[in-house]
Formats: sequence, C-alpha cells, structure tokens
Amino acid sequence: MKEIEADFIIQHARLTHKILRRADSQLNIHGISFSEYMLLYYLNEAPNNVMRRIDLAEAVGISASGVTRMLAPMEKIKLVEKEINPRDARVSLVKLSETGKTIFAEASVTFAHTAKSITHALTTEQLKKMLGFTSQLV
Amino acid sequence: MKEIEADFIIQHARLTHKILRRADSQLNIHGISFSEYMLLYYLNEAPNNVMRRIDLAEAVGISASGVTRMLAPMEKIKLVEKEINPRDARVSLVKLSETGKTIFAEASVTFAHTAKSITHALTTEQLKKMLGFTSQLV
DNA sequence: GATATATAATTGAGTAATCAAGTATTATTC
DNA sequence: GAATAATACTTGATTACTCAATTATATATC
Repeated sequence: MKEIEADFIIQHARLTHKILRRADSQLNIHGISFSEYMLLYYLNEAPNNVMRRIDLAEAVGISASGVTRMLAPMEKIKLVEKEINPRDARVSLVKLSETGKTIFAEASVTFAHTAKSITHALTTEQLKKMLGFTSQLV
Repeated sequence: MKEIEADFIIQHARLTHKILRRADSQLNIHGISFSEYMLLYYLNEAPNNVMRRIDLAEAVGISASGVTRMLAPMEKIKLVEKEINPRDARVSLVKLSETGKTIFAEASVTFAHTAKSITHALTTEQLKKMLGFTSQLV
C-alpha cells in the first residue's frame, strides 16, 4: 500500500518544475522571471502598493536575503522604489512604481495565458476545488 | 473578476516553497536534500533500479547538466553507481546501490511523516481527488 | 558507406538562491 | 534607564542550479 501523501508531494514537485519552466520562458518577453512576477503580484495586491521586505519574503516564499538580492536589480530598472518607515528605522519599505505597475499589467496578460495553458485539462469547477484544497495547505 | 488559473499558479508556488523548506530540513537528518530524495525515489521505482541520466532529469524535472552535478556527490558517497550501456555508448546508466536503497527506505519514513504533516488539513478522499487533478496537469 | 543530423552526457561561465554572521534599531525586563 | 533580547535588513561565502558550447556516439539520408 502506497502512501498517498508522499505521492502527492512528489507529483506536486513535478508540476512545479513544469510551471516554473513554462512561466519563466513566457515572462521572459517582459524581462522578468516568475519569482519577480510573484513579487510584483504581491506588491500589486498590497494596500498602497507598499510592503515591508520581510513580508514580501514571507509572501513570495523566499528568505529575507533573497528579497534583498532580488530587489537590487528591480530597483535599478525602477520597477520598485525604496521607502523609509518613519515609525521604525529598521524597516525599509518597497513600493511598486508606476513603471512597475505597467510592466506588471502587461506581464499579467502573458501570465494569465500561461496559467490557462497549464490548467487547460481541468474545468473551472475542478480548478476552483483544487485552489480551495491548495489554500488549505499553504 | 479575477483569473482563477493565475491564482492557482500563485498558490501552487507558495505551497511549493513551504513543502521544499519543510522537506529539506526534515530529510537533512539523513544527509540528503529533497531533490536528492526525488532522484532516489525515481530510481527506486525504476525496473532493476536503473535509469538513464536523461530520463532521471526528465523525471525529477531538472536539466541534464543538473543531473550530472547532483549525481557526482551521490556517487562519491555510494548512494548510486554508474553503469555502462553496452548497446549505446553515449548513455551512462545510474543504478541505486544497496546503500542507496537503505538510505532511501529510512528517508521514506521521514518523508511520509513530513508529507502527512503538510497535508493533514485534507481528508484522504480530498487528497486523492487533488492528486488526480495534479496528475492531469503534470 | 560517407555525410549530415540527432542524442547523451559533460564542462565552463554565470545566476539565483541559501545560511550564518554582522549592523542598526526597537522593545522588554529588571 | 541600563542591559538584554528581538526584529529588519544586508553582506560574505557557498551551493544548486541554468544555458551554451563541446565531446562522443548513434541514426538517417543520399
């Protein structure tokens, strides 16, 4: 008797690689990687498009130092801007710039297309169910 | 109106990071990473515990060169062995060693535990359904 | 059966992440 | 209110990959 839980994790990992390859190569057109897209995604959702770096790390699922390293080039090409938190000088806030918003909007069209092509085997109903399950595990 | 497909991909990626962190830190006890566990997993499933490097790459979801780089240390500690394919000299086969089998068996106990702890929010029935959906996307 | 094309694997160079340690600031405790 | 602990972030060193190019072999085509 096989363990379904372990099986699920293995299959999940396989799917991850497929998604990553596909999304990365498609988003490449907009000059961003999938991780960068995710980062922009969370900034776009955030109130005032501002987040603390540590919360961004938590959201995207990478380490604090990973965020620092990812943001450096994104700041250079002005996708995001650094802001100070007057209440707490330890914190360095990240804000989605106008350029960032534009790029994100454009990339989102591509991403939606990629997402649809990956999930086309499932009906909306099935996908909704699956998203519900996934959310319970995150 | 939000795109459910895109949402699903984002949630999937979040779950991936959670799984990876958890699995890596747990498997660490056995001296292997999650990718190494996956590699052993596919070798363990393979007939005669032998696979071509390129098929291993495809299974695990990394590049051919990634496999070469991953296997080097695993060969050194004798988890796997190199074998020649007499029919095709381009191919270099990889075989799960006896040590590898033992380590994999031990790590599988840990991994099953990790997998259960990640998926505990879902019933077996739900998980079965989710695995079915995931398989359709891979 | 020689030439062109395809396949399997490796290697060099580069990138993206990690962890551990360090800095700066804020919060807690006595 | 001084000392200790906690938090947010950055940096150095390392690791785990990637892609492009290379080597070696096998297959297809003319």
